Parts: sequence; C-alpha cells; structure tokens
Amino acid sequence: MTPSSETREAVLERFRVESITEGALRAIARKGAAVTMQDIADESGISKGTLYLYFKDRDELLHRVSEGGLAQLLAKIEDVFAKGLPFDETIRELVLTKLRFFDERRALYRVHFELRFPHGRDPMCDSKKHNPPPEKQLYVDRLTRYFEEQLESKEDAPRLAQFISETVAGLLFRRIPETNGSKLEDDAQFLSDLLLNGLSGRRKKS
Amino acid sequence: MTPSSETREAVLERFRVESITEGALRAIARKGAAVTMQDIADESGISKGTLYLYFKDRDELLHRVSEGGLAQLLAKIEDVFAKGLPFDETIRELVLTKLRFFDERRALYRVHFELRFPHGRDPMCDSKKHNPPPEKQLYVDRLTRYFEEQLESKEDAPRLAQFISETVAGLLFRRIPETNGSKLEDDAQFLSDLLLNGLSGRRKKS
Amino acid sequence: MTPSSETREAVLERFRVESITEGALRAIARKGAAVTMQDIADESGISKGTLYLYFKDRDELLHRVSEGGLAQLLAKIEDVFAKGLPFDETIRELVLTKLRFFDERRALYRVHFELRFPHGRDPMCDSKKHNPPPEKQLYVDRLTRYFEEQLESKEDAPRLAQFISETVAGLLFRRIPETNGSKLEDDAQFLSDLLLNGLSGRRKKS
Amino acid sequence: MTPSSETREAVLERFRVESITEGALRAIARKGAAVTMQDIADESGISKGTLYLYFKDRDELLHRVSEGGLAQLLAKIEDVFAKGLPFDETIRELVLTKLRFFDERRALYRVHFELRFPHGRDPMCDSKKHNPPPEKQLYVDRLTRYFEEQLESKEDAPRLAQFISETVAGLLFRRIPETNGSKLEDDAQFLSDLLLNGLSGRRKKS
DNA sequence: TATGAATGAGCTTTCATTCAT
DNA sequence: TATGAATGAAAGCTCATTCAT
Repeated sequence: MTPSSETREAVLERFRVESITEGALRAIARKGAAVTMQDIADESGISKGTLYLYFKDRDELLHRVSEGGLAQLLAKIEDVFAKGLPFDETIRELVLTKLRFFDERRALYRVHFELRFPHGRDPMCDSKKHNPPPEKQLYVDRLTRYFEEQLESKEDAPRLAQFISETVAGLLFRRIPETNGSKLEDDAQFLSDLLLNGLSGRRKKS
Repeated sequence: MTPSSETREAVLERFRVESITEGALRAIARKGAAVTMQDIADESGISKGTLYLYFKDRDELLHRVSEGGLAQLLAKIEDVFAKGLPFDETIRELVLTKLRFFDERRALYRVHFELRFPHGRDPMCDSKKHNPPPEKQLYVDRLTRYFEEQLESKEDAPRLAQFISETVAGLLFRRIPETNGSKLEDDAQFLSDLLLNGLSGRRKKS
Repeated sequence: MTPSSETREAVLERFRVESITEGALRAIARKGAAVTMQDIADESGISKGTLYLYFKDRDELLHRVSEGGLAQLLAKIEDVFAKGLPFDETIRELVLTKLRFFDERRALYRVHFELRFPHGRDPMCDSKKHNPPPEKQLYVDRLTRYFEEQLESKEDAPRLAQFISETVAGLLFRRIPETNGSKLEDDAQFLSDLLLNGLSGRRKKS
Repeated sequence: MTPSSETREAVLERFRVESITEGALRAIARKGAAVTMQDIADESGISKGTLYLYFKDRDELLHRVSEGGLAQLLAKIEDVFAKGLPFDETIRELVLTKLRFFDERRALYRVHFELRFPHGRDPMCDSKKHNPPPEKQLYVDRLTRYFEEQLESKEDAPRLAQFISETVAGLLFRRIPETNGSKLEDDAQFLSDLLLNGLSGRRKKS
C-alpha cells in the first residue's frame, strides 16, 4: 500500500531474480548449455520450485539470463563512446571491452549460442516460444550508428558493425573452451590492428 | 582370414561408418543439436543398436561426424592452395570456400559448437570423454603454413590463421540461425576486403 | 471473552467457511475435479495459507464442500415433502428436484464422485483420511422414511430409496459431461413414469 | 518376413498390451483414478519406459483400458440376446450381466468415470485429446435396437436404453466404493422388477 | 553382425503444505 | 488472524544404453 512497501517487494523481487540469474550463470559455467533446473536451483541456493515463482519455464529463465548479460555489455559500450576518443582508439576500446566482458562471463556466451538454435526447425513450435525484441541486435545497432557518423559511406555501416560484432565473437569462440594461454590484451590488439589496417604491408615484398 | 577378406571387412566397416555419418548429418539438419540416437538410426537406415557397434557412444559418434566434416573442408582448402593463385586471390578464395562449405552444412556447424562445450567442466568426467587430437586445428595449421610462406614476419602467422578461421566462423554464426537475406558472395567479398585492407581509407577525412 | 464476542467469532468463522465453500464450488465449476488450492483461494478472494486455518487439508475442504451441497439438497427435499402431495406427485417432484439441483451444480457432482474413490484402498492410509458420518446417506434415509410410511411392505423401503437415489444419479451421470440436448423436464418425466409404472403395457402385444 | 514371424510379433505385441491393460486395471483398483504410470508399470511387472512403447501417453493407455473392458461387456450382452429368451427374461439377464461384469471389475468403472470428466472445461484442449468413436455408446445402441424390436412405440427405445444403462450404472455407483453387503443377485432382481413393473401395486391401498 | 524391446536415470513442471512475517 | 514465498515430493515423459535373440 505505502510506497515504501511497494518498493520493498519490488526490491526483493529484483534481488531474487538477480541472485537466480547469477546462480544460473555459475551453473551454466559448470555444466554447459545443458544445465538443468536443479543445477540452477542448487547454485542459487534455493529450491527447484522457487525458480518457477520467478520464471515461467526454463526457456524464459535462460532468455532472461541472456538479456541481463547483454544489458550490462551495452552499458559498458556506452561508456566507451562517452569517452569521445578518436576513431582508432574507440575501435580498440570497443574490441577490448567486449572481449573482456565475455571472457569474464564465458558461461553467458554459451547461453547466447544455445538460444540461437532453439532445438529443432519445426516451424510450428516457434509461436509459443519466447520471442523478445532482438536484444542482441541492440549492440549491433549501437555500433552501426557510430559507424554512420564516422565513415564516409553510410551504407557500409550496418555490415561493418555486424562484422566487428561477429569477429569478436569469433575470437571468444576460440578462447572460451580451452583455457587459452594467449593474453587477452594481445588478442585484442591484434584484432584491432587487423580491423584498422588489414593485411596491407604485411606481405612479403617479393 | 585371407588378406582380401580382411580388406573386405575393413571396407565394409568404413562404408558403414560413412553411411552412418551421413545419416547423422541429415538427422542433425532436421532436428538440430538435440538429435537423438533414434533420429540418426532412422536417417541412416539401420537400427539403434547397430550404432553402438561402430561408435562407443553418442559423444563419439558426434565427434566423428564433426571430424568427417572437417576432413572434407580440408580437402577443399587444399584445392584452393593447389591453384597457386596470388596472395589476395587466395585469401578471397579461402574465405569464400569455408563460408560456402558451412553454409551448405549449417547443421554441421551446430555440432561443432556443441562439441566444444562438452557439457560440464568437472575435471573428473573428462577421463571418460572423447579427447581426440584437435582435428579443428588441422585447418588452422594448414593456414598457418601458408602464412608463414607468404608473410614477412613468421611469428604472426599462427595468430593470423586462427583469426581468419574464427572470423569466418563469426560470419557463419550470424548466417546460420536466421535465413539471412544477404548474399553469401557479398559477405565473403566484404570480409576479404576488410581482412586485406582493414578500415584504412574508409574514415571520413574530417 | 464475553459471550457476545464469542458468538461474534463463531459467526465470523461460519461466514469464512461458507465463503470459502462457495468459492470452492465456483472454482470446481471452472477447473473440474482437479481444482488446486490456489484456484479455490483465488475464487474465494483469500490467500492460500488462510485456507489451512479453516480446513485441515485439501481433502477436508472438498468433503465439506460436498457436505454443504448435500445439506442444501436435503432442505429442498424437505420442502417437497412439506407440500403434502399425493404419492405419485411426490415422487415426480422428488425426481425433478434432485435432477435440477445437480444439473445446476454439475461441478458439485464431480466432487461427490471423486470423494467416493479416495485415491487408494491401502487400509493403512485410511486413518488419516476424512471419515465423516455418511452424509449422503441422510438423503437416502429421508426417502426411506417416506417410503416406510407410504408403501405396503416396509422392508422394501430402504432399497427403494437407495435405488431412486442412484437412478437419478445415473441420469445425471449422462447429463453432466456432454451438453446434452434433451430437456431436463422430459428426462424427469420419463424417469418418474418408469419408476411408477415400469415397462408394463409398453411391450408389443405380439 | 515369413507369415509366421509376422504373427509372432503381432502376438507378442497383443500379449504385452493385454498384460499392461490388466496390470493397469489392478493398479486402478488399488490406487483409484489417480493411478500413476509408475503404479501401472509396477503392477504390470515392467518398467515405466516400456509403457510408452505401447501407448502414446497416459491418456491413451487409460482409454484403451476402458475400451477393452467395454468390448468384453458387449460380447457378453450379445450372448444374452443370442439366447432368444422372452422379453422379461432378457431384461433380467441383461441387468444381471452388466451388474456382474462391473462388480467383478470395479476398477474399470472408475476409469470410465474419470475419462468422462477430462479434467477441466477449457474447450481448446479437447482437440489434442484422444477422441475415439463413443464406444460406450455401442452398448446403448445395442439395447436400443432390441427395444425397437420389442416395444410398441419405437421412439421411446433410445431413451429407455440409455436409462437402463444408467440405472445399472447407478447401482454400481453404490456398490463400488463400500464393500456393500447386499447380494448382487438380489439387487439385480429388485432392479429388474422395478423396471418391468414400476411401483404399481406396491402402494398402500389406503 | 544386426536388431529393437526393455530399461531406468533424469528432465521439466506442478502443487499441497508450511512458516516467518 | 492472514499472508504468500518457499519448499520438495511426485508426476508424466524422453532417451542413451544394454542385451537376448
């Protein structure tokens, strides 16, 4: 009734959802994309049934985990843009940021992949599935806008944005499974250089 | 008993394995990464039990499917190198080849991903897991050798090879789930250009 | 403390129980015999926990709903007897009354059935089960008394009473599930005629 | 391949289905309409998973149990008609037959009831449900035909058939739950008399 | 060697019941 | 007294794997 009580419940709810979300991430980190609800419950320190108080079903839970992660990434990206660095520096920072983000949250990355391949191609079952606005797209959209401002030909912007997004994804793709020895900063540096300069000048003079 | 009969059995074995592998690919294409052994058996025209005569378990079967796919890709890559084209052309052909290969075998790509995250990180269960020589690495190794020949600084070669490998993977990552409208050849062109020239010269003069 | 306050609490208690009972009936009407406690709580406008303040468990709640319904029916039956109609008329009215009663409360009828088959015959679990005086019997008893007054042979009375009770039940049995087209009054008429006159005179003269 | 092998498999299948069906009846007798698949599996001496080799789901299994029972009843009814007894005798035999049939298979009767009330009234979920031709109707239809031959007014035949069917059901309704003391043959006699003669002549002369 | 019926562990999900507030 | 979040014991169902034929 009172505003404070409303806030209180809402806060509690958010807290629960967050703690489950984090537990889910830990669980996914341990068990892979095949996490069970029991795994998530255990890792969250609550009981299986409680999960269903906050999420309709497994699908919704995983989607929310995914969305939550993306939102954090978007915030970090925005911080980079806010610095107002020159183009090259911005690109380097963007690459490094995304790389670091997922490197610290390898589990999250798995979830993204699993959600993109919803277990079959039967067109009928898509209707009842969770189909939120393409939150991943938000990230690419933001990049697109930046490129439209910075590049000469606007038309390349969307593809370039997507390309960078996926290129970094590619790097992560390698880094995630094996505990790779190469330093993350070096990878980021290398990738940024390649993006900015391509292979030009690296070829043998021959 | 006789050498010929031995050979015969070996041939039969290979034939079986191949036919199962192909059936598995078709099954995966239909059902996604969640294929069941029954799906694979049906699509291969044999019975479920027979699968276990040729493969230890589901995990090994999928790994072999994955390996088999890679072997085909390697063969195609070798064809590209055999043409003896100039560097730029070779890069473009390589990109296009890999892109086409997986675009025609989207299902296979899923399997690769699923296999990279073998369902758990508990160190205890690794013992019983399939741990084949890094067959994927073969592809990167081949590229590395090429770059070592072609580039000035040998030390960059491995990273560059891996990078290209993953970059293309990134592109596929986008193409697989949604029946994306953009033409594959355009994507390949764009990616090759970026690899070869980077963003140099695209920035606004400002 | 004071007598008035005691009464007050008692009244409140009765009021609560009744309102829950009615809510339960509505809930059963909507969800069938598989009502959940939550359904009942919602329909009663109270919370799930509160149900357990007034009823030991689901079983007791449903039994009380059932009993409550029967009490109403008994009252209506009494009204029929109070009219002092001749025998034939009384029978007809009784049949019609019961038929109408359950026809308007189809849901209630389901509960009766479910409660008669309390989910198991293991003699051990009977102890914790609700075992109220056979309330249904009250209805049959009342009929028995009437027949004892009206019929020549007193000994047939109990069986006849039970028989009529079940015959009407049989009719309802058909009417409940399918939204049957036949008019309730016609069914009642037919049944009464049969009870009163049997098949005598309907046979072909042949 | 050979006819004998075909027969063999078919026989085995029928044997399994029958043994499960019987196990289900026993399980229902013990646990009521709320039998679980595990109960049925235990009682059938097989494992839970095996049930799903022979029945799509719980619903289909229960329906088949129900149908199987009805088929047996129909056969017995047919035997009665085949005797070519006079009308009164036929009615008496029919009543006794059905009464005995269900008295020996009380569990089966529960299943019939549960299947008539498929757990809710949401009209949407009916589509995917098992909806076989109304096998119960077959029994009533058979009776109807008999009455059409035997009674003067054909139009009463369907209602009379249904009525008798449900009247007997009503009797069973009483006999099932409590291990009732009254002799089945007496109940049958009484019911037949009432059907044939009604209450005529029983009233006090007064 | 090939089969596929049988198994049972394990999954998602529901819901009666409890208890701290 | 009233609440409803939390629980956890089942339930229905799937599927990798085994083994008698």
